[in-house]
Amino acid sequence: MGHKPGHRPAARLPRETRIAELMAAARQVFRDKGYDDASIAEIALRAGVGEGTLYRYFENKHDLLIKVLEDWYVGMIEDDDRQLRALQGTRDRLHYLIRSHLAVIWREPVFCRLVLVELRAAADYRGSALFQLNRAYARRTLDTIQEAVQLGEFRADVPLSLVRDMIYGCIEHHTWGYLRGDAEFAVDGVAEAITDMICRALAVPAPRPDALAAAIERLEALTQRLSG
Amino acid sequence: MGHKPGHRPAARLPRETRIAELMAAARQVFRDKGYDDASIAEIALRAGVGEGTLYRYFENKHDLLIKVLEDWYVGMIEDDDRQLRALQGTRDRLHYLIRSHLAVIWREPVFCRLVLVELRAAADYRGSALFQLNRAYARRTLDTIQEAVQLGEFRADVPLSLVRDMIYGCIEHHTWGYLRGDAEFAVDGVAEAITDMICRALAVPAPRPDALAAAIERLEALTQRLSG
Amino acid sequence: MGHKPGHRPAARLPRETRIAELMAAARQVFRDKGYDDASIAEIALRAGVGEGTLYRYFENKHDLLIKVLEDWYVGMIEDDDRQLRALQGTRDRLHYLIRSHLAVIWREPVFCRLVLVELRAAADYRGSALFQLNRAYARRTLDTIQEAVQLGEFRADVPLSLVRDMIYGCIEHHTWGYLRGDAEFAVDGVAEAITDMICRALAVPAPRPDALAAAIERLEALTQRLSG
Amino acid sequence: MGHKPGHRPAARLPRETRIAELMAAARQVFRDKGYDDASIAEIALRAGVGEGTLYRYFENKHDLLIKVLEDWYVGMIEDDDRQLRALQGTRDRLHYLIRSHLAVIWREPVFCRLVLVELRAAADYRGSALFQLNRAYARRTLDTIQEAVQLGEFRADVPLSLVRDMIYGCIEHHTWGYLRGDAEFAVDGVAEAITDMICRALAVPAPRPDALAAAIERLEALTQRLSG
DNA sequence: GATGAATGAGAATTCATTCAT
DNA sequence: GATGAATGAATTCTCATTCAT
Repeated sequence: MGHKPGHRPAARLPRETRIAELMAAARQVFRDKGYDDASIAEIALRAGVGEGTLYRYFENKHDLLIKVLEDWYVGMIEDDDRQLRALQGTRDRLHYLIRSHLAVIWREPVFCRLVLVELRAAADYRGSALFQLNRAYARRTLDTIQEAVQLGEFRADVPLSLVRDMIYGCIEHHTWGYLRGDAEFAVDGVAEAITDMICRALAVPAPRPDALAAAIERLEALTQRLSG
Repeated sequence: MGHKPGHRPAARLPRETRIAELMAAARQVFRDKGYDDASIAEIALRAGVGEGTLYRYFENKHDLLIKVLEDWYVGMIEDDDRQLRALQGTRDRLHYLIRSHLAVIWREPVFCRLVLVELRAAADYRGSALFQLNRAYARRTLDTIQEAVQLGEFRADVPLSLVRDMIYGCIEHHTWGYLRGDAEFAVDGVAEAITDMICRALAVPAPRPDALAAAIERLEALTQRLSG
Repeated sequence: MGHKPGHRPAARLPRETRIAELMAAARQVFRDKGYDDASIAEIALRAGVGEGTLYRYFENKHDLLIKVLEDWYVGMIEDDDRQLRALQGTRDRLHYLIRSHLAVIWREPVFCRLVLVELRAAADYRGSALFQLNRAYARRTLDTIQEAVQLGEFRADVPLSLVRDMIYGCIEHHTWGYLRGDAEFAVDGVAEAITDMICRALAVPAPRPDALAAAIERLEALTQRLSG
Repeated sequence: MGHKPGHRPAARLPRETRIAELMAAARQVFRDKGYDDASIAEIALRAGVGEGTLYRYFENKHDLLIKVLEDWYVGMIEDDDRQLRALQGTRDRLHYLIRSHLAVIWREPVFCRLVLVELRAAADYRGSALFQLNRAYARRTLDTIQEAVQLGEFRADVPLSLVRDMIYGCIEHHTWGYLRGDAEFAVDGVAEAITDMICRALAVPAPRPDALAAAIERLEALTQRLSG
């Protein structure tokens, strides 16, 4: 056996349990140190296993990061979805989605930065599970808008994906200072402001003045005749 | 120790010239290889100097990257400004700024990714010259909007910085696929769409014209009578 | 990244064994080359391991040197102590300590020079384990002198630490030529001479002449009377 | 010409003047930074010349160090000698020499450390001018002792060189803490103590005075008779 | 004489990953 | 399954010294 007397090997755990423990340890360390400064040795130590054990469950360090972030993402979306289901009305739902995204950044700036810098910028991002998760995440925003379009609340002639980019890009751009750790931001204020702008950008156009004027003219002529 | 016999040292150049050559070589290599895969040795080789020479002019590899990107940025802004000066009208200027930013990404995706990933995410970004350059860059957009507000073309109750975040965040978010190298995007189409949305989000609410109000009043009175 | 195929990794050894082997190899190389000219690569090669292995057990090259010298020092003191225990008498013990120190220099001039030049002159010497070892080493000399003082063999009014400095400083100063490799010295002759001088410097003062003269006078008077 | 417009080359100075300036600058920098941390660039800068100029007057950095230390040494000995000449009496002269050496260490710990670590330990020390200077320096101590021997004040059977080693070795050993910068020492107290010990170690054995010898003889004769 | 731009050999160090036990 | 000792490629950076101008 590969263990020294006095160094009891970690108990043999059911695969799922072991994985959960490893991810918990990794999540902790990644949060504290970021990716580069986190070491496999430290994660293994915190999980109470040998370094080799990590490689039985994860391909490599980067894979471990991905799994940790996916796991975090999934939990986050679930929580989020539960709350979203209770909300009616385009503006309220939109506002919730925006505010919730800002809140995630507020709570987990390190993970958010890792997603943006280590994963999203990687060549293999498209094709990753996180890419899909992200799509699902943003899907809800797109759906909300699409419904509003069908209800006639929002105009139909805007490219949906650009609206999504505008919302998430704006949030991201606005919070970089916070993500870097050198600025703050106000979740609620920003959420309101963005929601307003988006709603305004998507509002159905007021009826065109010319057509309106012509209609009025015709009606007035008619009124004249009838009342004449 | 000085130069070895057999390897004639590179010609003695004035500081500025040498720096320009080194930056040209570095720009080339960074563009081809990105940051991590670029090696000092290769840059020096391409510049036709010894590796040590680089260190006479740049603190280290990262400093070299920063200087290269700053240089590129400055040139870009200058070109841009020249064209901008010729443009009148809020929409045209805004459209130009947006389109031009998209075009930069289109032309130099590698540098853009380097700025976003290697520099903007770094802890010392705020405080860097590039941060300042970026402010200057975005300033023009803010000024254009501010003028429009003063001209009464745009509403006054929107937080300027959020509009900036919306514009640049949207562009960035939209082009990540291209920056990664796994998607395309249409400069012109996107520029139009974003400009439209922004203008719409900022448009002053159509004031109910007096004539319209009067007409409605009359019609309502008539309706009252006819139905009375 | 792990081991390359084709290069079988060195046998997996228990920590202590491996460390012993590495130190043996390092001791060898440091003795042959000194510190600066010793390379990690050579030490690793001689130990039959990869370079990285050294860094599992020693922080860096300098730490390795320190550990090697400490190890050497400890062994030396132990051997020394064993012999010292058998010796009685102030002069014999003192002579042994002095001679033994000279002998160490004679046998290991390179290590001695490394201790004097690389370690003792370093800012963090005080606080190092070697500093403590050295104290223990010199302690025995101080104890010997102190006992002699209590036995009335040595005068009590000399600062102990200065005597220590005198002994070790003298030895060191005298052997620098040998340490540099450009002179010889005679262990035994020097040991005798230094011991003599130290003993003389510490000898209790001869009884005061006046008192002696008076005693003689009294005795002579007595003799006169008796023989008269 | 090798100079840029705006960078006036340093005035052409008489060789001796220029050398003096360069050494002054170097002395300054070596004192502040030690040897390794001193850079040729900084020394040249402080001297107001180009780096290459240093190499017209000194072979290399190490040669410059040597010259600086020699210069310092010479000045020091001269000052010292002037005062020594005024002193009469073995003990006073010895005390002066010891105290003066301690005072030098007190005033210039960095240079002293440089001499001990960078020069004295080097393979080519013997053969260097500093070695000769040092001999001259110590010569005075040897001469003083030798004279005392001839005057009958000191015993003749001690190896002179060992006495020298004892004096200077003791001082050096005692002051290492100060040289490293982690301890203090009291010039006067230490000077007294060392002088005392040395004088005691060299004192002629109290000659049995003739009177004493005669008395003893008589007493012994008497004892003989009485016991006979 | 003065300059200072150009040089480049050289070595320590890291740590994710492997695989014999 | 668990372990953790062994690995080693790969790269930055230094700065005293030279010599063309």
